Amino acid sequence: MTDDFKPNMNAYLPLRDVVFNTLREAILRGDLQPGERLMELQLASKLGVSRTPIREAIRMLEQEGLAVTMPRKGAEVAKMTLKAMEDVLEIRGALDEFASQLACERITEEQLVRLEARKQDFEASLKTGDVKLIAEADVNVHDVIYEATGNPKLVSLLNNLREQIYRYRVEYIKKAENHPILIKEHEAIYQSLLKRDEKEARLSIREHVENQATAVKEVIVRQE
Amino acid sequence: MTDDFKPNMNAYLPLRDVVFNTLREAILRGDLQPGERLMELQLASKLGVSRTPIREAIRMLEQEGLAVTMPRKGAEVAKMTLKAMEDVLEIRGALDEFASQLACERITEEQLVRLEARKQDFEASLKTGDVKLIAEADVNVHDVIYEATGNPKLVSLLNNLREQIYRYRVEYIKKAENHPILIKEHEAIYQSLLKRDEKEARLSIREHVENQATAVKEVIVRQE
DNA sequence: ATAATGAATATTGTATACATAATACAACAT
DNA sequence: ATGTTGTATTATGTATACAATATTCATTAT
Repeated sequence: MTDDFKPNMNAYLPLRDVVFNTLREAILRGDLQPGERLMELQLASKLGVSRTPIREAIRMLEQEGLAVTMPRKGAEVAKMTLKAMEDVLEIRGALDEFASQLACERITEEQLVRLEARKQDFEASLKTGDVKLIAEADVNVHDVIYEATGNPKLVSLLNNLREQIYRYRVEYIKKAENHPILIKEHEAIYQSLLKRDEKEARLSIREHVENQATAVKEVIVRQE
Repeated sequence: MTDDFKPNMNAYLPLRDVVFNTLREAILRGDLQPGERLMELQLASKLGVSRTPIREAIRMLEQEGLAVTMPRKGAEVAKMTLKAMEDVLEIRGALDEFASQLACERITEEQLVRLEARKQDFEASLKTGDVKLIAEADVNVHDVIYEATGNPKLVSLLNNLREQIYRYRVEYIKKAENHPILIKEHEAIYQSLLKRDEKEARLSIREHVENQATAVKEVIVRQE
């Protein structure tokens, strides 16, 4: 008899985490739109739980920057001003460059192989035209680089920043004219990591991030 | 009759925030030590509130990285492993450099004046030998630089990273032999901002952060 | 018509109650 | 002695009840 019982034992998740994941997904998918109110009783009955786990999940969303609450008025899905988005993009740019630099030093052969695979998955996903699929494939590419930093705190920070941008980024991916650019940028990033050329890695990531930044800002401006 | 009623109206703070601030302070002061359990009922009776605001405050502390909770076992004050601290310091270093670079571009004359004042306050604080006072004065110096970035999200991120280091940083400040070094480093940072010399600013901040990093890591190693 | 007032309603804030899992410890068996 | 089992206790997870504030909307006065 082996001891692979443990995984089953850890299967338990507090309702607050279930609710958190559910709401987080809904916000990222756009089912819950920026500015939409998060009413405890309504969510509780919709999800079939009491208000307590809902409240705790909202506190967690707040920390992630996905929700904002005004005391005695309740919570709503965070909406970005142009300035706030510029601030996030500025940080994201700096940290993404830093992550690429670290990855240059630390990426393993295995990770390089995986990076190339993810890069090809991404190119394949473009052909489907399925925006969610493309977005996910893009995330997968960058996740390999993040992971290669060997710094889990940095990974979660970058994931959090990405989340805040994610909702607004879809527009960029939608346009087929941008697809060749994305392919070329991914290739440039991959090549510089392969050569472990820090300077080139920073430059190619910077361009990649800046292009997306321009697109995201346009989305915000249009909605304001 | 003036309309300075509003401030009073906003004086209301949900208990969760009061509890959060109280616990946060206690952790940073060291009254609640790393690894110490945060039991809801006990905290509730000590602070004279019910479990509900305690639980929400714990969720918030969790987000800040000051507490860790295991489902069904409860929360405790986060304790750092050496690796986790190295990860935080690595991020802190990169973002602090970035902040200094931005500050070089954006700092106003007024902020430069304030920076010099804070720098002198810091030197004065060293003479008192009061560690908490010195730590606070050091924070004030860096806050001016953070503020000069004009990026509030970056400011709160840096504050959060600082918090996680803060508890372990006291040892460095305690040793009087480090004081002249700190004065010189602050001076170098100030001068490079005055000249708006990005490269020099990055270098002087890097040295400052790295020196503290070494000291903090030693504290962790000793406790492990 | 517009603004002001006030009751009715909805919503959040907080406390408490109940259910269930974790822990501590004593009694027992080996 | 050591380990095991069962029970009492403690703590967390979740639901619900109560309190206080905010919102809505009809009514009234201007």
